[in-house]
Amino acid sequence: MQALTLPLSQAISQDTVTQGTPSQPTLQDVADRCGVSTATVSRCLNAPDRVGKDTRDRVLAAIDALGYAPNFGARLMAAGRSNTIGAVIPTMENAIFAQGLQAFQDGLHQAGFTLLVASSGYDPQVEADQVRTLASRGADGLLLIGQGRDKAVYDLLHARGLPALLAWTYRADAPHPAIGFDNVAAMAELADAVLDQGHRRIGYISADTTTNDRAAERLAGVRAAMARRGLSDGDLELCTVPYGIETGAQAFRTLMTQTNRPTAVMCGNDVLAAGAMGAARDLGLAVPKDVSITGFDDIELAQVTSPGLTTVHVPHAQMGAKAADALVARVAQDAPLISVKLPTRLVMRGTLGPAP
Amino acid sequence: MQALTLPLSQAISQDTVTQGTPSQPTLQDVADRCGVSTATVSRCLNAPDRVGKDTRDRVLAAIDALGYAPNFGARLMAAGRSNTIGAVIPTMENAIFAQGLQAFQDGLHQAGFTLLVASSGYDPQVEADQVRTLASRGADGLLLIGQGRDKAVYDLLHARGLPALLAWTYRADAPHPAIGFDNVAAMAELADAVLDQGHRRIGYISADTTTNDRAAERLAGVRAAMARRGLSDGDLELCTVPYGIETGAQAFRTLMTQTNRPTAVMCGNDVLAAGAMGAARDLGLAVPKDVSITGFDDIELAQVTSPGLTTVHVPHAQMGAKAADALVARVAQDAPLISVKLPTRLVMRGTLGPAP
DNA sequence: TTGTACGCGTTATCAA
DNA sequence: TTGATAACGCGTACAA
Repeated sequence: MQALTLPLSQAISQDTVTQGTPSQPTLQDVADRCGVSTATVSRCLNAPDRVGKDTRDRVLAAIDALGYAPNFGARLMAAGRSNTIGAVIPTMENAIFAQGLQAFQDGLHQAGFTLLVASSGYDPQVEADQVRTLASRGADGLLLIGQGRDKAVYDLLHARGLPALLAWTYRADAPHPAIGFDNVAAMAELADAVLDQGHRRIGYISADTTTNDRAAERLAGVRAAMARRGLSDGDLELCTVPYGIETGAQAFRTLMTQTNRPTAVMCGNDVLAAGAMGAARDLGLAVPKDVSITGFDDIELAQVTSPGLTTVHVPHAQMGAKAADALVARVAQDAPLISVKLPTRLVMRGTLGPAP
Repeated sequence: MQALTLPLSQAISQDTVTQGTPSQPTLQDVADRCGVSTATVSRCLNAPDRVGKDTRDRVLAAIDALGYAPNFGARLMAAGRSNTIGAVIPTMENAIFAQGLQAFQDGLHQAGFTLLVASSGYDPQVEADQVRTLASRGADGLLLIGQGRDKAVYDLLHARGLPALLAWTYRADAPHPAIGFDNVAAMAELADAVLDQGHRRIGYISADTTTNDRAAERLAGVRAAMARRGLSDGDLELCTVPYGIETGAQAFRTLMTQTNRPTAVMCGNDVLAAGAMGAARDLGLAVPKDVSITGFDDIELAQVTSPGLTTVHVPHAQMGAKAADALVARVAQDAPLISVKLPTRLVMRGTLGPAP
């Protein structure tokens, strides 16, 4: 809590407070410097082929010399486009979205677009706010996570004519274009693998299913798989907590201190599962000998638990890259947004074993 | 690689391509609707106390009814401020910066500022580009990671009058305001703990020290601690790799397959250490019985390895929050940026033991 | 191929 | 307390 602070005299010498922002070079400055009009300079940047070669060279040299950079606000106002894509993700705290977002950003950057990232903390109200903010900042398109949100948000997008692509989700019946995977089927497949090992008493650690449709879908997947084997809801011990390592650990302790405790604990994602692994270690439970644990997402975390976490691999990078391509095509060439379903696959590492 | 695609007819029906962006309500629209001037409406948003109460109520109602949101470009151009802070971080791929950035974002959001995040991939050239981009987008201030970058970047910031705060680093002799911790001293302290356990043959897995000054400082810390005990550089086996779980694992294998292998492997951060843990497991080496491993940063990852990773705790959240406060104060009230040194502390979990 | 001139939506200055 | 009005910097018809 206590922080050492530099002596003031030394510290402020490092950042002389500006008196009156030094004004940036403008299009006019560049134009003056090489005796052309602002229109020509503008064209050099936006349509170089519509300018004479020698003129262009001269102008570009002047731009370089002056360190000119276009004023974003002016450009946004004049052109109505910002070459910006916004993304609202639930959280930056854990790495669930990191890899996908990085790929998304790379794809956008290659196409000359800038990414604006905002996070909502899984709060629909905050998400709506962030969408509004990004829209008002002139984002040309938006990437949102999941399907479930207030109709008002979709209305806003529609009213603004703002293209939005949903990610980390795919459902055949979904009313909005999305790129992602079938959370229900993927988790059901994993549940099948668990049931194949003879487990009949299943614990499930989930994130809040009311504000997180991926969480809801994954839970539905487990239930579907169990139902297909004639198991009832009573055979599933559900524990709902916010995403987090520590919350996952707590949930695991709760599940395992009950009478008739589960032989396998499935988790809504790898972060929760990692917490469960830690709790198992602390409880002196061997995984998978005493209890099996599974995750979902296959983020880095899943490789470093011991043993490695059995989970569902999600094609993060592919999803991010494809989302970028799709949004760029939509914005730059009016190509329609098309829903895409990506494959997932089970990753059997070491945390799933036969029921004791 | 293969992705299922919806039948086109179904897919495109979901995103009717807009023909001509529906124009947004403007200040003028709001003004017309309640018979006042645009100036009054503007004041209602920016200085509510300078407007009569009933007028204000009427205007705010109209704003709500029309779903008006200010045009960012116009506002930026007219006011010269954007209420935006930019951050350029080396990577979003792993969680090194996640927690600090989340706190930073929360702090900014509370103060009514928006965060723009860009990442550089540890490439100084890309970082310079991102700084330029953020500047041209009207960022009022910038958060950058570490001290080491081209002078041209600092020149650009200065020329623009753009306040910048450096984070994840603190050095008494640094020429720019920074909020962070002493990487050298912190790693030296950890190295002391390792040496106290009798280790004399140390392996060190580092990130590239030429483009990453935090990595360089941490390495320097280890060297300093060893020198103080009369150990030479020859007692330190150095392996430099890019940050990553898998690269950390490879580096560990390299170190441990040499003759006269180290009894302790220190890592430049937790991500590398987590990779090393995985490799140790695969090599059948018990930690810390056969080999000790240490990390740095104390990110989530450090809690889920087994045993838990001995590492250096960094006050991510505190750093992010303080950075946000400082930049907001600088931008909103012209308060000078002051360098702040935050404390770190050793976290002894289970991966450091006595030398065999 | 190049230049002229207007408008984009907001803030801020000044006057009422 | 309110209103009229001049910037702000750029893109783009339209004209030359």
